[in-house]
Amino acid sequence: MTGNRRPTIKTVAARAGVGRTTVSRVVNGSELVSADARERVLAAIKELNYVPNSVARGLVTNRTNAVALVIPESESRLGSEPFFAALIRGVSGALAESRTQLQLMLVRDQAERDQLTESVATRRVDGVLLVSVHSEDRLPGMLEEMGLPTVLAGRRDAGERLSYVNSDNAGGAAAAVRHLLGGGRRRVATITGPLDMDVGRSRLAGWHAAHREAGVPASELLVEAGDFTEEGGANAMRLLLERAPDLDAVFAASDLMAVGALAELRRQKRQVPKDVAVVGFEDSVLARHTDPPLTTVRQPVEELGRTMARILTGITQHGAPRQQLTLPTELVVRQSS
Amino acid sequence: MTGNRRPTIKTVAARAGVGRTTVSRVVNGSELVSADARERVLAAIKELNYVPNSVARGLVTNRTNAVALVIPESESRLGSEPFFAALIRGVSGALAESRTQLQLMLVRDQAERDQLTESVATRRVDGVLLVSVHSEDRLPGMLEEMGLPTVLAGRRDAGERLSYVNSDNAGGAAAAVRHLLGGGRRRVATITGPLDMDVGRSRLAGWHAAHREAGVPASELLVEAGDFTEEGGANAMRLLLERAPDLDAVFAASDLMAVGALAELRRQKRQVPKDVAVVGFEDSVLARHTDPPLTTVRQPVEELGRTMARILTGITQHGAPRQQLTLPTELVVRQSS
DNA sequence: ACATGAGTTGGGAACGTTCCCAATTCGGTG
DNA sequence: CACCGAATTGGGAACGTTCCCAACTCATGT
Repeated sequence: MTGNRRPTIKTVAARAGVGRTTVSRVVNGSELVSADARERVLAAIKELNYVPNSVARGLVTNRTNAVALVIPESESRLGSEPFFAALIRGVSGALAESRTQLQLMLVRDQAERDQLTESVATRRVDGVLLVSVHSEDRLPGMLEEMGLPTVLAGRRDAGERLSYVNSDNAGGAAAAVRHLLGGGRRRVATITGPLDMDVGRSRLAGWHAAHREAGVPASELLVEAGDFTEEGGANAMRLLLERAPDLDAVFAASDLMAVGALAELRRQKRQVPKDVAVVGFEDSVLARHTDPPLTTVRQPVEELGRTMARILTGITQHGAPRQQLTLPTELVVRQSS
Repeated sequence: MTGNRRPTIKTVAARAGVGRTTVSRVVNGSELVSADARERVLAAIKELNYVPNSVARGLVTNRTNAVALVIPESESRLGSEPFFAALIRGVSGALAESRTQLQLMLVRDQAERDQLTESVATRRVDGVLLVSVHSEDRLPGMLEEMGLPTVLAGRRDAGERLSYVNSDNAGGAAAAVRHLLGGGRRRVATITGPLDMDVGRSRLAGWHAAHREAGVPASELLVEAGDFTEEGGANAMRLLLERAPDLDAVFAASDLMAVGALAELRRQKRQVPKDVAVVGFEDSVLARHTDPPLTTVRQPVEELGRTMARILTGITQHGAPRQQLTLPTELVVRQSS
């Protein structure tokens, strides 16, 4: 029941009969310590239950061993969560390896997003992971200007200059549409993601590419923009059916939108896959539970998070250069096509 | 293109022609500053784009304005994610109000969990939010002993001494079973959660209570333990059907287990709800997408997170006393019952 | 004219660490 | 036996802030 305060490096030094610096060296694994001194210091640390104060350390080293993961909350609404959950798992796993803390920042609106620069400027984190960047988003540039290493989940456009990890969106989309055309479908519609995001544009580009490749004309009537939400998917499906009642397949740029599309098709008594085949994108948990189970493009979300984190710690801890990576996707065929 | 380093409080003081202390006072909103001085300081801050260094501040105040949310990853596997996603949203929202940062710690195994005390001892956080605490878990007690305010999501047992926020598990479960019995079902089985957790025991207690209340004998043959996973739910359902082929309803202690049960029932050609009624617990996104849509007990997960965060900041920022809260649940009837 | 006291103000010290650099020790070598 | 260099060691300063307290300014009252 001693009212002792937490031991500091001085306490340990006194107990071990050495100087502050020697303790610091032992704690930080320096070689310049005699075996004898090291032993005494380690014993003292154990006895006193000493843990270095990371705040004090951060003050002098100017490093916090923490990175921020910034997620716009608007996108995480409505059950798009599987993506973020998997991403977080990946990020967290990789960070644990390098003993780095994860600061989670859910950003509600643009105002909060602007404010974030200030918050980040207080130097609480060594770097930033950014998700869901829209083309015109100025945040990533500002962060980099402030000298804060930044890694994006998905590039802003084809000429992105910052580090990023991307899925092979165009390739995956093309594979999906190729699969539909190869199965004899001739009127393959698409519900796109937001077209102010590279991920939306790239998946649409894949749809175009597969048509070109197969020599099937791609009518603009068969393209409708969605917003990655279930409701948006249902809406887009309804518009598509009005405009092109003869469509026989639809490629939705996300599983969640595909779920919305399935619901709308059911309402309109179109059978899946008999009348209309449906393919999604992501292979989230959802895809296995739809009726019928959803054919989709698997995106290695957890690995994406892991890779982002590794690249970021590479930069912050070892001064690694910028890196841009694209991870492969894979078509998973189930019963909806 | 000036190679200027980040401005410190001294830079600002010099620019405004005042002392360090005055700047500090302005920044921290003290009243003891003349209007004149305040104005000059604010101008200097704006000109220099000064942001106080929170690490240095933390060193002297011994506060970080950050709290940790600890989530055992084992439980978050397999798509139980909706719960954690909603929880995080709630926590994050409430923390934003009090300008507190959120440190996310996914803990993979018991070893990492033990290590966590050390990590937390480095004083990077002012308090801890703990999820999924098993009865014998010593972590909460250790944290509290270290003087780190702790709030649990769900108590460890009925005699819990720490702060917690709980759902009305027994009440919700009783409502679910009452609904089944009231609908004429006579052999209502239950797939429980882990019985080394209060949440598992309480929901089972609700099942018992409803039977007692209705004067229907509760046979132990109708009870099978699950682990909150889909697979576990399917397994338990299979065992229950072997043991009690005449069951006509099942109450699963989580939506995810209910989904597993639905799958198993389909495999065994039992119609839902005609042959067997199914009720889950949580009302996650999943529940609306099962076939048929799942009757379930809604648990205010986001509010639970919000409340936990508010209680914790109440303790860390205003020295509020311990608090224990139970949030109401609500039966949501859909087509599975 | 002077004491009083409220309102302001700013310098010194402290928080717990790391880093720089000078001092000390010690085994060998000429 | 004096000298050298490598190995080891530890004290001072610095990181950027807050808090304590002493000092200063001025209007007021006597």
